[in-house]
Amino acid sequence: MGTKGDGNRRRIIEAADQLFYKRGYNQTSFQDISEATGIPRGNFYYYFKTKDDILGAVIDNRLDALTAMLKQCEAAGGTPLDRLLAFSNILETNRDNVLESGCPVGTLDSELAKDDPQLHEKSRQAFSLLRQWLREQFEALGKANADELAMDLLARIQGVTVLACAFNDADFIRRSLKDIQDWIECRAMNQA
Amino acid sequence: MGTKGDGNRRRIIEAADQLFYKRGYNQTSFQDISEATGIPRGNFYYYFKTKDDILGAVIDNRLDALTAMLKQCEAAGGTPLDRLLAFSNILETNRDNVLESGCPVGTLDSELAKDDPQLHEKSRQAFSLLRQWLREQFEALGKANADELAMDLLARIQGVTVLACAFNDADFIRRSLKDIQDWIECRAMNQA
DNA sequence: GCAGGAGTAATACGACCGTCTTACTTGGAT
DNA sequence: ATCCAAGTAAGACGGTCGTATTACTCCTGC
Repeated sequence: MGTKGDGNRRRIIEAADQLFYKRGYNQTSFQDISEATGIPRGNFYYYFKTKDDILGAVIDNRLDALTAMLKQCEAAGGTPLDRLLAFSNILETNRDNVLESGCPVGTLDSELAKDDPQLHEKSRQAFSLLRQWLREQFEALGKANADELAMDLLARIQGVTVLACAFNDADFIRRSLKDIQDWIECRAMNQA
Repeated sequence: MGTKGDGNRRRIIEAADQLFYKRGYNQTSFQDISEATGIPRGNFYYYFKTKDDILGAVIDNRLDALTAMLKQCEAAGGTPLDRLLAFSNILETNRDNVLESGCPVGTLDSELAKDDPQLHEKSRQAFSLLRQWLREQFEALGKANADELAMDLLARIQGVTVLACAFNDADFIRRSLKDIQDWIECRAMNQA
C-alpha cells in the first residue's frame, strides 16, 4: 500500500468533513469533493464503496477529533468543574463557524434523522460520546442524576447554536455561554 | 380563476409542507410531491415558478398556522404566565413528530442556513414571529430584558427538540418541559 | 355555438447525481 | 530487466433532478 494512496484517502475525508459541515451531507456531491481535492470524481470508488462509506469515515474522523478535544478538556483543569467549563468554551472558540453553519454534530444529526435511520444512528455516536463524557464529569462531582445533567447541558448548548446561527447573533452566544457556565458552577456547588 | 385550480395549489402546499418537514427541503423532489397529490410533476410550473416559490408558499402557510397557534395560546389564559405555559406545551402536543423529525422551524432553518442565504432569511421569519410574541409576553410581565428572555426560551426548547430527536427520547421531553415551565414560573415571580 | 382563457395531462430537456469500468502509469520485489 | 499490484486519469452509465413546453379538455361569456 503506497503512502500516496493513504494521503489521498485522508484528503478526501478532510475535504468531505468540511463540505458536509458547511453545505450538509445531501447537498455535497462527489464533484464538490473532487474539486476541493483535485482527485478525479471516479476515483472515490477506489477508496470508498459508496457515499455513505465516506460519511462513515468522516464521522469516525470526527469522533477521533472529539475524543482529542475531550482529552484536552481533561488536561485543562484538575477538577470536574474546570473540565466542564473548558468544555462549554467550545461555544466561544468555534463561534464563527457556529454562526455560519451551526453545530457540526447537531446539524448533521438533524439532517440524517430525516434520511436513512442507519445513517442517523451513525451520526448519533458523536452525541453519545459527549453525553458519556459529560456524565462522567457530573458523576465525579458526586451527582446522582449525572446523565440527566449531561443531557441538559448538551441541550442548552444545542439550543444556543441553533438560535445563534438562525439570527447570526454572536452576542447571544457570549451571553448564553455565561449563563451556561453559571449553571454549571451552580450544579458544582450544590450537593446531591 | 377556477376553484379547482386553487384547490390544487393548496394541496401542493400542504403536501410539500409535510414532506419538507419529514424529509427536508432539499431531499423532497417534485416527484415526491406529485405522488403525494396525484398532480402531474410538470404542472407545478403552472402554480409556482420554481421550487423556491413552493418553499415560500409553504413558509407563508406555516406563518399563518403559527399565528393561529399563538392566538390560541392567548385565548388559553388571561395572564402572560398562562400564555407562556400554554406555548411551551407545544413540546408535548407535538411530541411524536418532534421525536421523529425534530422541530419544523428549527430543522428547516438549520438546513437552509447551509443553502442560499436568501432561503435562510425566509425560513428565519418563523423564529422571528415566535420571538416577537414571546417578547411581548415577557414585557407584559414587566420584564426589562424581555427579548433576551424570549431568545432564552426559544433556545431551550430548540435544544430539547434536537436532543430528544437524536436519542428518540420521549422522557427527556417530558422532564425538560417541566424544567422549562418551572423556569417560566420563576421568571414570572421575580420582579424586574 | 363558438372563441378564448383556465386548468390538466404528458413528456421533452439539459444538467447533474452516485456508481462503475476501463486503460494507463507507476514503483518496488524478484 | 521484468512483472505485478497499487494507484491514477478519464469518462461512460442509467437514473433522477428541476424546469419548460406542448397539446389537450373544459367551462364561461357573448
